[in-house]
Amino acid sequence: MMLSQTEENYLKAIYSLTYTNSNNVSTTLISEAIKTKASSVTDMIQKLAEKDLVHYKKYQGVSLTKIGQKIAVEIVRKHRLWEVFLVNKLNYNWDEVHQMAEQLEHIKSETLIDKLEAFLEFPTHDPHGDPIPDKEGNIKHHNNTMLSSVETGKSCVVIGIKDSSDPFLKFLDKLQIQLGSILKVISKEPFDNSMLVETETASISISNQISKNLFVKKL
Amino acid sequence: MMLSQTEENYLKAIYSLTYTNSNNVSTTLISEAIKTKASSVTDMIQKLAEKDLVHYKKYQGVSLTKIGQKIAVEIVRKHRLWEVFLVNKLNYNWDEVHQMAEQLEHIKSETLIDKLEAFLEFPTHDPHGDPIPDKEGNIKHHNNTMLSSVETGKSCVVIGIKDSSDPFLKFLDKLQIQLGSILKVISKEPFDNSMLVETETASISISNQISKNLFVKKL
DNA sequence: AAATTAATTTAGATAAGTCTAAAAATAAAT
DNA sequence: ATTTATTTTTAGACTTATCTAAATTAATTT
Repeated sequence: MMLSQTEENYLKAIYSLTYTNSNNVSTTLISEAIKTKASSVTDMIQKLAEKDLVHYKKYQGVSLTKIGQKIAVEIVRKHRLWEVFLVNKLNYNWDEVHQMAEQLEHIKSETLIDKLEAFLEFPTHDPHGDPIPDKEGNIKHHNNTMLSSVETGKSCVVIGIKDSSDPFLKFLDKLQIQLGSILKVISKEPFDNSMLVETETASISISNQISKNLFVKKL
Repeated sequence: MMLSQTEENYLKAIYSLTYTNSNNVSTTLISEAIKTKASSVTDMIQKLAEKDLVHYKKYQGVSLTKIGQKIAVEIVRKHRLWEVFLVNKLNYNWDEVHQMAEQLEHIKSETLIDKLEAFLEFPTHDPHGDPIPDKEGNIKHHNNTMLSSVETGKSCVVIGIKDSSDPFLKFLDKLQIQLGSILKVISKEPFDNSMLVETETASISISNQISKNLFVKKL
């Protein structure tokens, strides 16, 4: 089945919205993610339902079919592998690669992405710590431990970030926090749930909004 | 100016047709190159003329403007650099990369292609021996010596191929001829202009059609 | 439970790129 | 120099993906 870039983008959006939201994704949610109008989304969803890529009942939202999910994961795989290429090989910063990967993920080829994966020596995570699905579409999801849940006095390693938006990435750069950074929770402020954290180089105060967006592994 | 992939493809086609044919390219020629109908070409040409990318007078064919040419060369540059990447880094064969490069050449980014060029260590030619335009759009064209013009008894190196079509590339593979191959012209057959040629490994008969498509440097 | 608000869908319109069929212009042939 | 053939252009239609505005359904509030 040969899908247009637009169709692929819808599948990808539905896929990630299914994770961050309910099982049945609403038209408006998709329209916000894809930056179109809800009416356009309805049209496209009906088209995707025709092709058996989504389950759809009027007014009930959508979910991906097995095939739809498979395709969505393939796109995620491509996106993340291209991001690794851009950062590891072309020396881009992690906050510069999203737009390019959004285009590269739609390149059509039976073999390209597997060759790229081999060339990159089978990375398991992209530059933001997100896991890269394997050829069969299996993903090892994060264990979901956020910095906010680390106890006072305990240390942890940053293994991923939930919100990979540009401003957030730039902010982490400023704080000199990156994947692999070791953080020790010195104290927590019950009032606003902020925490005082010690990095390798400095002590910094981290708001709850930040600490809820950092995946960590406790040490 | 943000061009669509389709517009870019028209510019690229006009660019290469200008070289292999007359200065003013006809509608039908373009339609054959792009595999559309002549009427579609007329529509698109008028659109490109509106944008000052081509010179166009009804029934007189088209030629690229300075800007149009600049953009066309940029696309050629991207195409060839991506081909180098695919062959040198991902281990594709030279007959497998065209379709992928056709897609990759349209990836939009201010910096990507220059970073890629650096990563590839500033190659001067693509896997088919075609010269890679530099950042400013300068190209060193072939000196245009074809195998067919090499005198009997003289040797030469293969430095490029004129027709990079799939079947031709596969045919050269079968003959074990590649860029850098050294060929010695043993004899010429006046009847059909074929020639007997000695490679490193064998003696082969080469038709005029082939020898007219191989760029060589005389030794 | 009825009324109001919000979300979703339908209907009709638009832009890009293509097509077919017909008309116009150029080129070739007698 | 006319006629014939070929090429090019125009006109109108189709597809994909989008939009606005109106209609419908679902959710909330009173």
